[in-house]
Amino acid sequence: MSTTAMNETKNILVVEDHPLFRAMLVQLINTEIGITVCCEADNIRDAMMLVERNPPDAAIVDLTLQGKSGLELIKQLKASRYPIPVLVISMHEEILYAERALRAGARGYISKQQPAAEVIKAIRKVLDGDIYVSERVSKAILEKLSDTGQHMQISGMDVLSDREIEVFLLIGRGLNSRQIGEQLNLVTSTVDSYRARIKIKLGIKNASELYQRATEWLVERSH
Amino acid sequence: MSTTAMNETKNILVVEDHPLFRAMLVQLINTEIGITVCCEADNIRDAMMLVERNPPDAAIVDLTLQGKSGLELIKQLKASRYPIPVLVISMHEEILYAERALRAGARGYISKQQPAAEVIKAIRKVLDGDIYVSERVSKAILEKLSDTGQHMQISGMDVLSDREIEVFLLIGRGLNSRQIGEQLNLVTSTVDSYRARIKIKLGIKNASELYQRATEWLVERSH
DNA sequence: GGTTATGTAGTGTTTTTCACTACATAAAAA
DNA sequence: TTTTTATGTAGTGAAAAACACTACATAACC
Repeated sequence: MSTTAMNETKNILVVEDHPLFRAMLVQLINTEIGITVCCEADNIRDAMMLVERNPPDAAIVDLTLQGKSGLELIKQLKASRYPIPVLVISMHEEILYAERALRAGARGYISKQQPAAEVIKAIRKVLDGDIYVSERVSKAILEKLSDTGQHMQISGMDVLSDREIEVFLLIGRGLNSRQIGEQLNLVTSTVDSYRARIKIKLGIKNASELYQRATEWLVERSH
Repeated sequence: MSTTAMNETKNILVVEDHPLFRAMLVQLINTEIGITVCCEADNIRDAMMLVERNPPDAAIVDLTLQGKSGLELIKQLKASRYPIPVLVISMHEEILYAERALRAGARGYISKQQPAAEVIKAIRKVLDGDIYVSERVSKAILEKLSDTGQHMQISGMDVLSDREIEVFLLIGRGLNSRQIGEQLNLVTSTVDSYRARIKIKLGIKNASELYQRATEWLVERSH
């Protein structure tokens, strides 16, 4: 029967590239009644394949996958035949990421810092068709919206596109264009293009300043 | 009885400030036979108190605690009445952190990216009095040793000469060799020489990493 | 009194950056 | 609906920066 009865077990896809964390997350979910992990992936391609083969009821996606970012997966899923709701789980607590994730089509955002019970709560919310974000994040987003004003682009980081942010992050980790290309599976020249755009958008003059700004941003944001 | 029989259950202290990750790590350890988590903490003070009250057989410590870093805890533990072996578990895969951790007195270093089984293996090794590091890390450290000769105080800023520190500072401010030369009234090639020496002394591979390390150092010391 | 660390500089090669151009989509605006 | 703009991607050749050497004078350290 095609009825989605209330007490049917819901299937979850977990997309996360840290093996240990993934294993633990799966264990956590499987101890809950009513939800179970039906499949796991550590990259976008596998994730999309698994969804096509046997669409789950929801997906939990880590933002920081190697290669293409989790944002890309969210967009692809949303545009696919099975636009299942996605809960993003991320090590970053920052509003910045939450906002981007939601904009990309995610139905929830939770940081890995949150207690296990909260994660479960988030999953259930998303499964119910609701949106889950932490108190802090929702407040910040709403405030930003209502502000509509100048001082909102404090970091100026909103002007960067998803991909640009990814590159900026890696620059901050001390990688040069070649290394970033390797990490992201792009040719060096592409990374260079991103760097050029980032520099224009943030008003940066040369490579050394770019490294400095990126590192500073990263360090500040991790306390 | 006070004998530490071979098949007694070993007690582990887990120090980790991400609640979710900590919970999952605890669960993982407790499903193993012969080891169990006796106590948990999310900061240095609590961790030290717990050790004083009831010394465990080993500790698993996350490097990136809020406030003081995990390194501080390692040093304190080592200098305390109960110098229990510490396994560092960190989200950074980088050699840099492993090296610092070991230098501070840790008996093992594993990244969160590793599979669960590997983590268990690391715990058992550390409990047995051995040292655990990944193949990659141990190779890198040994290579560095052979590369840079005997002087292994690689990550201490004190090894830098006054002039080198000055240059390092300016690198952290986002200046390149030419600009530093202008600032310091030196020709570019001289600045390049300093950079080369700094890189050798700190075990840095290339310019991008140099920028990153310098900025990080600067930001950190401006707390 | 020889060795080592430091401050300084030159030279030629290798890498990296940079300034362009280009193109395909998707989104937004007109 | 057409046009424009933003984004993700890539290539090319010139300019800049980094790198690997070598060199030398001085001061400090055995």
